[in-house]
Amino acid sequence: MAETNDMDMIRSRLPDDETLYELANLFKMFGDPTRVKILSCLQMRDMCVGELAQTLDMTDSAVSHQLRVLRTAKLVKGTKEGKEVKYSLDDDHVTKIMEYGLTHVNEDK
Amino acid sequence: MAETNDMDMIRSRLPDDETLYELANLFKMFGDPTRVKILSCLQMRDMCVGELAQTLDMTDSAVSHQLRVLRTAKLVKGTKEGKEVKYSLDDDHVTKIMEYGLTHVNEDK
DNA sequence: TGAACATTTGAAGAAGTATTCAAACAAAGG
DNA sequence: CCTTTGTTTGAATACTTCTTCAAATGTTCA
Repeated sequence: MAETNDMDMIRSRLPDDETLYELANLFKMFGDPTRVKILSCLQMRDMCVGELAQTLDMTDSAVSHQLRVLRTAKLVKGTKEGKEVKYSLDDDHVTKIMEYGLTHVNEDK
Repeated sequence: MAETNDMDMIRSRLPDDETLYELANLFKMFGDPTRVKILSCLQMRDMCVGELAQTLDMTDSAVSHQLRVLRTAKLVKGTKEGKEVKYSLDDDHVTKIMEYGLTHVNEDK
Protein backbone atom coordinates (compact mmCIF):
# COMPACT_ATOMS: atom_id res chain seq x y z
CA MET A 1 0.00 0.00 0.00
CA ALA A 2 1.37 3.36 -1.08
CA GLU A 3 0.34 5.23 2.03
CA THR A 4 2.36 3.09 4.34
CA ASN A 5 5.43 3.37 2.17
CA ASP A 6 5.11 7.11 2.09
CA MET A 7 4.80 7.29 5.86
CA ASP A 8 7.83 5.06 6.18
CA MET A 9 9.79 7.26 3.86
CA ILE A 10 8.92 10.39 5.82
CA ARG A 11 9.75 8.64 9.03
CA SER A 12 13.11 7.54 7.75
CA ARG A 13 14.00 11.08 6.77
CA LEU A 14 13.20 12.55 10.15
CA PRO A 15 16.06 13.20 12.53
CA ASP A 16 16.16 10.26 14.89
CA ASP A 17 14.11 10.29 18.03
CA GLU A 18 16.98 10.97 20.36
CA THR A 19 18.10 13.97 18.36
CA LEU A 20 14.61 15.43 18.35
CA TYR A 21 14.41 14.83 22.06
CA GLU A 22 17.66 16.68 22.64
CA LEU A 23 16.51 19.45 20.37
CA ALA A 24 13.34 19.89 22.40
CA ASN A 25 15.39 19.89 25.57
CA LEU A 26 17.66 22.60 24.24
CA PHE A 27 14.76 24.85 23.33
CA LYS A 28 13.08 24.12 26.63
CA MET A 29 15.95 25.98 28.29
CA PHE A 30 14.92 29.11 26.43
CA GLY A 31 11.28 28.45 27.10
CA ASP A 32 11.08 30.06 30.50
CA PRO A 33 11.02 33.83 31.10
CA THR A 34 13.37 33.68 34.06
CA ARG A 35 15.98 31.67 32.19
CA VAL A 36 15.71 33.90 29.15
CA LYS A 37 16.23 36.92 31.37
CA ILE A 38 19.25 35.39 33.01
CA LEU A 39 20.76 34.56 29.64
CA SER A 40 19.99 38.04 28.43
CA CYS A 41 21.86 39.53 31.36
CA LEU A 42 24.84 37.26 30.86
CA GLN A 43 25.06 38.35 27.26
CA MET A 44 25.96 41.82 28.49
CA ARG A 45 28.47 40.76 31.05
CA ASP A 46 29.35 38.03 33.51
CA MET A 47 27.42 38.32 36.74
CA CYS A 48 27.18 36.57 40.06
CA VAL A 49 24.03 35.19 41.63
CA GLY A 50 23.29 38.19 43.78
CA GLU A 51 23.67 40.62 40.92
CA LEU A 52 21.36 38.63 38.74
CA ALA A 53 18.80 38.40 41.50
CA GLN A 54 18.98 42.12 42.12
CA THR A 55 18.76 42.99 38.45
CA LEU A 56 15.82 40.71 37.83
CA ASP A 57 14.16 41.45 41.16
CA MET A 58 14.09 37.85 42.26
CA THR A 59 15.34 35.92 45.26
CA ASP A 60 18.88 34.57 45.18
CA SER A 61 17.44 31.13 45.64
CA ALA A 62 15.16 31.25 42.62
CA VAL A 63 18.03 32.48 40.47
CA SER A 64 20.36 29.85 41.80
CA HIS A 65 17.86 27.11 41.02
CA GLN A 66 17.57 28.25 37.43
CA LEU A 67 21.31 28.64 37.10
CA ARG A 68 21.66 25.03 38.06
CA VAL A 69 19.29 24.08 35.28
CA LEU A 70 21.23 26.15 32.78
CA ARG A 71 24.51 24.76 34.08
CA THR A 72 23.27 21.21 33.65
CA ALA A 73 22.34 22.05 30.08
CA LYS A 74 25.86 23.42 29.60
CA LEU A 75 24.52 26.81 28.62
CA VAL A 76 26.23 28.71 31.42
CA LYS A 77 29.17 28.02 33.64
CA GLY A 78 30.06 29.36 37.06
CA THR A 79 33.51 30.00 38.43
CA LYS A 80 34.20 30.79 42.02
CA GLU A 81 35.70 34.16 42.81
CA GLY A 82 36.11 34.57 46.52
CA LYS A 83 32.76 33.97 48.05
CA GLU A 84 30.94 34.88 44.89
CA VAL A 85 30.32 32.68 41.88
CA LYS A 86 30.62 34.49 38.62
CA TYR A 87 28.41 33.10 35.90
CA SER A 88 29.02 33.40 32.18
CA LEU A 89 27.61 31.98 28.97
CA ASP A 90 29.16 28.62 28.22
CA ASP A 91 27.99 28.26 24.66
CA ASP A 92 28.54 30.28 21.52
CA HIS A 93 25.12 29.35 20.24
CA VAL A 94 23.18 30.86 23.09
CA THR A 95 23.51 34.40 21.84
CA LYS A 96 22.74 33.52 18.25
CA ILE A 97 19.73 31.42 19.08
CA MET A 98 18.32 34.18 21.23
CA GLU A 99 19.07 36.82 18.65
CA TYR A 100 17.25 34.80 16.06
CA GLY A 101 14.27 34.38 18.31
CA LEU A 102 14.26 38.07 19.13
CA THR A 103 14.31 38.99 15.48
CA HIS A 104 11.30 36.79 14.97
CA VAL A 105 9.42 38.21 17.94
CA ASN A 106 10.11 41.78 16.91
CA GLU A 107 9.18 41.23 13.29
CA ASP A 108 5.66 40.41 14.30
CA LYS A 109 5.08 44.01 15.32
CA MET B 1 25.92 53.93 45.11
CA ALA B 2 27.68 52.52 42.07
CA GLU B 3 26.20 49.06 42.31
CA THR B 4 22.64 50.19 42.00
CA ASN B 5 23.45 52.39 39.06
CA ASP B 6 25.13 49.53 37.30
CA MET B 7 22.15 47.26 37.90
CA ASP B 8 19.87 49.96 36.57
CA MET B 9 21.98 50.33 33.48
CA ILE B 10 21.91 46.61 32.80
CA ARG B 11 18.19 46.53 33.40
CA SER B 12 17.61 49.37 31.00
CA ARG B 13 19.51 47.58 28.26
CA LEU B 14 17.57 44.37 28.57
CA PRO B 15 14.76 43.76 26.11
CA ASP B 16 11.58 44.76 27.90
CA ASP B 17 9.73 42.25 29.96
CA GLU B 18 6.97 41.62 27.48
CA THR B 19 9.43 40.90 24.70
CA LEU B 20 11.33 38.43 26.85
CA TYR B 21 8.07 36.82 27.78
CA GLU B 22 7.11 36.42 24.12
CA LEU B 23 10.56 35.11 23.36
CA ALA B 24 10.21 32.44 26.02
CA ASN B 25 6.79 31.57 24.65
CA LEU B 26 8.17 31.17 21.16
CA PHE B 27 10.90 28.83 22.31
CA LYS B 28 8.46 26.94 24.46
CA MET B 29 6.77 25.81 21.26
CA PHE B 30 9.96 24.06 20.24
CA GLY B 31 10.48 22.73 23.73
CA ASP B 32 8.31 19.66 23.43
CA PRO B 33 9.32 16.49 21.56
CA THR B 34 5.91 15.99 20.03
CA ARG B 35 5.72 19.50 18.66
CA VAL B 36 9.26 19.33 17.35
CA LYS B 37 8.39 16.11 15.57
CA ILE B 38 5.28 17.60 14.05
CA LEU B 39 7.22 20.61 12.83
CA SER B 40 9.91 18.33 11.48
CA CYS B 41 7.34 16.42 9.47
CA LEU B 42 5.74 19.57 8.12
CA GLN B 43 9.12 20.74 6.92
CA MET B 44 9.11 17.85 4.46
CA ARG B 45 5.60 18.30 3.23
CA ASP B 46 2.13 19.40 4.26
CA MET B 47 0.26 16.71 6.11
CA CYS B 48 -3.13 16.16 7.66
CA VAL B 49 -3.79 15.12 11.23
CA GLY B 50 -4.16 11.43 10.51
CA GLU B 51 -0.95 11.27 8.54
CA LEU B 52 0.98 13.00 11.28
CA ALA B 53 -0.49 10.69 13.89
CA GLN B 54 0.37 7.64 11.82
CA THR B 55 3.89 8.86 11.09
CA LEU B 56 4.61 9.71 14.69
CA ASP B 57 2.73 6.76 16.10
CA MET B 58 0.42 8.84 18.23
CA THR B 59 -3.31 9.19 18.59
CA ASP B 60 -5.11 11.65 16.33
CA SER B 61 -6.31 13.42 19.43
CA ALA B 62 -2.89 14.03 20.90
CA VAL B 63 -1.66 15.36 17.56
CA SER B 64 -4.69 17.58 17.19
CA HIS B 65 -4.18 19.05 20.63
CA GLN B 66 -0.60 19.97 19.83
CA LEU B 67 -1.57 21.33 16.45
CA ARG B 68 -3.94 23.68 18.18
CA VAL B 69 -1.09 24.92 20.34
CA LEU B 70 1.10 25.45 17.29
CA ARG B 71 -1.76 27.12 15.46
CA THR B 72 -2.34 29.51 18.32
CA ALA B 73 1.34 30.40 18.22
CA LYS B 74 0.97 31.02 14.48
CA LEU B 75 3.62 28.46 13.69
CA VAL B 76 1.39 26.25 11.58
CA LYS B 77 -1.86 26.75 9.76
CA GLY B 78 -4.51 24.30 8.72
CA THR B 79 -6.69 24.47 5.66
CA LYS B 80 -9.66 22.27 5.10
CA GLU B 81 -9.52 19.91 2.16
CA GLY B 82 -12.61 17.79 2.03
CA LYS B 83 -12.92 16.09 5.31
CA GLU B 84 -9.25 16.37 6.01
CA VAL B 85 -7.35 19.37 7.31
CA LYS B 86 -4.02 19.88 5.71
CA TYR B 87 -1.46 21.45 7.96
CA SER B 88 1.56 23.44 6.83
CA LEU B 89 4.21 25.64 8.39
CA ASP B 90 2.95 29.18 8.78
CA ASP B 91 6.23 30.85 9.53
CA ASP B 92 9.47 31.21 7.62
CA HIS B 93 11.44 31.23 10.82
CA VAL B 94 10.35 27.81 11.99
CA THR B 95 12.71 25.95 9.70
CA LYS B 96 15.65 28.22 10.41
CA ILE B 97 15.23 28.15 14.15
CA MET B 98 15.04 24.37 14.10
CA GLU B 99 18.00 24.08 11.78
CA TYR B 100 20.01 26.25 14.09
CA GLY B 101 19.07 24.17 17.06
CA LEU B 102 19.84 20.97 15.19
CA THR B 103 23.26 22.26 14.26
CA HIS B 104 23.92 22.96 17.89
CA VAL B 105 22.69 19.58 19.05
CA ASN B 106 24.74 17.75 16.45
CA GLU B 107 27.89 19.72 17.12
CA ASP B 108 27.99 18.39 20.63
CA LYS B 109 28.80 14.93 19.28
C1' DT C 1 -30.85 10.10 5.39
C1' DG C 2 -27.44 7.24 7.35
C1' DA C 3 -22.89 5.13 7.60
C1' DA C 4 -18.02 5.87 7.52
C1' DC C 5 -14.19 8.68 8.06
C1' DA C 6 -11.41 12.86 9.84
C1' DT C 7 -10.88 16.12 13.16
C1' DT C 8 -11.86 18.67 17.25
C1' DT C 9 -13.14 19.30 21.99
C1' DG C 10 -13.51 18.86 27.06
C1' DA C 11 -12.71 16.70 31.28
C1' DA C 12 -9.66 13.96 34.00
C1' DG C 13 -5.44 12.13 35.55
C1' DA C 14 -0.46 11.99 35.73
C1' DA C 15 3.76 14.13 35.39
C1' DG C 16 6.72 17.94 35.29
C1' DT C 17 8.26 22.60 36.78
C1' DA C 18 9.00 27.18 39.17
C1' DT C 19 9.12 29.67 43.34
C1' DT C 20 9.37 30.03 48.27
C1' DC C 21 11.15 29.25 52.71
C1' DA C 22 14.30 27.52 55.93
C1' DA C 23 18.43 25.51 56.64
C1' DA C 24 23.04 24.16 55.25
C1' DC C 25 27.43 25.23 53.32
C1' DA C 26 31.53 28.06 52.00
C1' DA C 27 34.67 31.97 52.07
C1' DA C 28 36.48 36.37 54.14
C1' DG C 29 37.56 39.49 57.61
C1' DG C 30 37.44 41.26 62.05
C1' DC D 1 36.82 31.52 66.26
C1' DC D 2 32.66 33.92 65.19
C1' DT D 3 30.04 36.82 62.26
C1' DT D 4 28.84 38.40 57.85
C1' DT D 5 28.03 37.72 53.16
C1' DG D 6 27.10 34.82 49.05
C1' DT D 7 25.47 30.65 47.29
C1' DT D 8 23.39 26.20 47.27
C1' DT D 9 20.12 22.70 48.62
C1' DG D 10 15.79 20.20 49.76
C1' DA D 11 11.09 19.90 50.77
C1' DA D 12 6.60 21.83 50.07
C1' DT D 13 3.29 24.09 47.35
C1' DA D 14 1.07 25.96 43.46
C1' DC D 15 0.88 25.81 38.74
C1' DT D 16 1.26 24.26 34.09
C1' DT D 17 1.14 20.88 30.63
C1' DC D 18 0.79 16.44 28.05
C1' DT D 19 -1.84 12.45 27.02
C1' DT D 20 -5.96 9.72 27.16
C1' DC D 21 -10.64 8.67 26.63
C1' DA D 22 -15.25 9.52 25.26
C1' DA D 23 -18.16 12.29 22.95
C1' DA D 24 -19.26 15.86 19.59
C1' DT D 25 -18.71 18.01 15.14
C1' DG D 26 -18.20 18.16 10.31
C1' DT D 27 -17.76 16.08 5.59
C1' DT D 28 -18.38 12.75 1.95
C1' DC D 29 -20.84 9.50 -0.54
C1' DA D 30 -23.88 5.65 -1.24
